[in-house]
Amino acid sequence: MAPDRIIFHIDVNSAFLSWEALEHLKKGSGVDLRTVPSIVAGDPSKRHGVVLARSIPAKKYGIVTGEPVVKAVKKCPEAIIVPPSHDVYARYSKAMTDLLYSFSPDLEKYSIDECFINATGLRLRYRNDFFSLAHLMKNRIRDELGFTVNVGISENKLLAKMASDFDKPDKVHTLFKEEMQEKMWPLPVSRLFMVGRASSAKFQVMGIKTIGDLARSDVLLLEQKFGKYGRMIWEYANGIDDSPVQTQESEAKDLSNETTVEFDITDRDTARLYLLSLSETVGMRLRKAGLYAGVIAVNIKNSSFESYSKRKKINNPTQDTMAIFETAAGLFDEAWRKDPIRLIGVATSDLVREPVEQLNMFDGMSSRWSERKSLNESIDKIREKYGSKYIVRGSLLKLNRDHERNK
DNA sequence: TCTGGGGTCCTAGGACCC
DNA sequence: TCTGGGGTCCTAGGACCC
Repeated sequence: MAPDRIIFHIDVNSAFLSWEALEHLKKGSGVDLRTVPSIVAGDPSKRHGVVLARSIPAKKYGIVTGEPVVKAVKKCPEAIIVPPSHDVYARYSKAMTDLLYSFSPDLEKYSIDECFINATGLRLRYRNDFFSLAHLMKNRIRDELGFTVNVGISENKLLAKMASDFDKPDKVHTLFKEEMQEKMWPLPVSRLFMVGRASSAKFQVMGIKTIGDLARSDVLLLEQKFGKYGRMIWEYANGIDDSPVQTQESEAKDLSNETTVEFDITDRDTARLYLLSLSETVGMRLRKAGLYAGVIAVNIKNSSFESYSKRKKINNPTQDTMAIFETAAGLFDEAWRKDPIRLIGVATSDLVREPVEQLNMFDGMSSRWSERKSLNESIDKIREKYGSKYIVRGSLLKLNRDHERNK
């Protein structure tokens, strides 16, 4: 029986690396990064050193994404390391979605390098030959944009996504329900979408080693042990997923900025400078999106890699830098365990489009609100025009100076 | 193993109210 | 008061994704 929906999942092969390779070629580099051992990674001397993407030759040395650069270099000393450039990736990402929109508007941008297409409506035009259609999309991206993708075809998003993860690069795979037993069930349970390290370890203990083992487990037992998640993961293992392809981008629910610092922060003043800088970016992004934050949080990771946080609901949702900073600074004082800080972050959530008007006569801040709003607006405008380098609040200048001096 | 940054969603406990 | 149960809100933490 023919499925009632046809879903494609398009996944760029080693996205960041492929895009860097193109960019380097464009700038006259004689070497295609895709053909040699290479990685996109942060700078270990700044403690940002993890592998974000690796070439297929680098993969052959056992380099995996997410691992420390230092470890990757031990596996392959001649690997070329390039720093990430997110604005470049955004450009290639858009080029790909623009091209895919020409096939169908029924497209969900799932991440910077992945999207889903509901191809059901293309049934007549392509006479049910979805395999050829997928090849057409894949080849046009390769020939017109210069990078390769995998396309997964199935009757729902979950199976299409599992299918695009099969043999790479530049390939089309199908994974219909009748193919699950052969193509998906023999895989280790950790390969299933939404099964990460923690649950994988628990499944091993339970004797659940493959996706098939999970599919054949007692769903009630899983539900009892893992709650909602247990049922969801059992359904995934059985290829059950009726979630729609969401063409509308959903409103942001959280917005945060965090940073791993080059040297541990050990004093309150330095922490406050970082908090101000982080509040500034968060505020700017909120204002740009037209959103107001109802909850403000501070996240800390200490030198022993322990994380903790403190958050607070505020009465009047805000997008004002100084309001965010003052709340964050207060939370920091309550939360900080006086341990050396490796990472510090400011996060906002409970985002709303318009602030709920709750005028509080006793809130001294309300009277200065309009002043601050126009200050924020002028700063944003100047940053928009000249780039964020040219305008920073006084205390941020000091932070940058201290930073330079410590180098 | 010298281990990024930005998200989404869920759970669990305590406060508070009826 | 030696007592109860349910609903909602808030907060902390942790799982997962790319």
